[in-house]
Amino acid sequence: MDALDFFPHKSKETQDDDDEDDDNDNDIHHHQTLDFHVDTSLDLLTKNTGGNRPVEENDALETMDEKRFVALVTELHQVNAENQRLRELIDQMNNNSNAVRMQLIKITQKQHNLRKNGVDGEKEEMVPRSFLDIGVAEKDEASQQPSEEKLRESKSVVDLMHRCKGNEKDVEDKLDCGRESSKARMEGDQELSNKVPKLDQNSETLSMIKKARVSVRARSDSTMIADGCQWRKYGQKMAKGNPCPRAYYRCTMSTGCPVRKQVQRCAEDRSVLITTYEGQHNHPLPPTAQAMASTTSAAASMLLSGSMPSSDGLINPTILENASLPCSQNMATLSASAPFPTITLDLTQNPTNSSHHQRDPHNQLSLLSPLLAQKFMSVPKLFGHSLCDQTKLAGLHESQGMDAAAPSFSNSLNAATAAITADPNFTAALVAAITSVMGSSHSNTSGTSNTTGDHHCNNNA
DNA sequence: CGCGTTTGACCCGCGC
DNA sequence: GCGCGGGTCAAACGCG
Repeated sequence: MDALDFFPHKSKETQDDDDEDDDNDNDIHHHQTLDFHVDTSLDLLTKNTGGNRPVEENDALETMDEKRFVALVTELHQVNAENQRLRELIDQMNNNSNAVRMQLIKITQKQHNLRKNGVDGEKEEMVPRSFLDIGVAEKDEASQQPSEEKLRESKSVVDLMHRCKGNEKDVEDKLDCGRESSKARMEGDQELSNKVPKLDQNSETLSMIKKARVSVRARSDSTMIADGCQWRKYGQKMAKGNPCPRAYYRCTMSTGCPVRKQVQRCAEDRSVLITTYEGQHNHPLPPTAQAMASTTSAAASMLLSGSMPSSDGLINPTILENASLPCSQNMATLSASAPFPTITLDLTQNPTNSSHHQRDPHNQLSLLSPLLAQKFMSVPKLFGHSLCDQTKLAGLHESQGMDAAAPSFSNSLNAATAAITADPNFTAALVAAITSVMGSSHSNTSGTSNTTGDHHCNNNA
């Protein structure tokens, strides 16, 4: 108890009874007990910064600072751990989405085989549904498919993914080779022409994916909407039935990127710019391009999921309704009559009724992403792929920098982190944050003529 | 000089 | 087989 007695000298009785040595011992003991409770390092600090303050007061303040520091360090560790956990989540989601994609390819391949073998169309109709709503479809499939086979299938998905990725590359190489060596074919290159028919149904599916198109209608005064990508114009043609020429662009962000787009003004409404995207990027995209690429990719995936060869050979017109897209009836339409399966996203009818956005292509795009991303999030497993692509932007941000958009991006990232920790709907929060980045980025850049978007997209007049 | 655009020629698929 | 239309190529051109 003496150790806690900060005023031993007030106890006259004990003081009188003790001799001088005892008194000294008592003082020593008193300091020893203080040292026992107070960190010596703090003593050193208080000695250095002592000033007129009593030592005890300084100790208390420094203890508070230290506590705050420790709390901050702890918080930092927690944030780091959370960050690590999120990265693992992202990786996991990426793997899942790839697995889903490969499952789609496998299913369509299987479907194709069934069709060749003359199986009735009843089973075939399952395919789009199983892709769009995997959770439900799995239950359905469970009753129709032996669980052992299903298990084996799911186990081999990752392995398949890697193998098919290789195949995909081979097929693409072959296709590109076939396209680029058309002159060689003209000269009678029999070897190559023999190769092309050998492409199996898998390549048919992949070429289907390559041919799938996503058309975006948006109001814009400029020659092209700023989607964040780098494009190089390689042709222009007068299309029949439209006085406005159609321009052909190729993605130049990576050598050999298969993505192309056509830009044409609407014949009925010249203020409407119709941009048709074809193919998928084979390279990482800048944050400004993520939303558009993801949206078109998602739309293309959705389109393909519903446009796979069915018994009647037509695109299921109710696919959008099945996909629970409330916006689909007035924002997205499918075209079965076009030479290639095409989905059109109409952004000219803005449901949020923000008329001041309508003439601004940047803001138009900033509107596009949250709207479509949120709407398409109704099919979370389907769009896992695109979402995972979007999550890559963190790395891109680190490596590429964000110029003027950096502060807003940082804020959005913080907001996203907060949202993630608070909201179990991780993907939705992430999409919201990322698309808000796009929005802020565009709004930041739209004010100046030389913008980040224009750096990436040197195509605006 | 390098890079992007323009533009006429060419290729290819499809319908008649 | 022929013509048409969509899509691509590549030489010429312009710009910084």
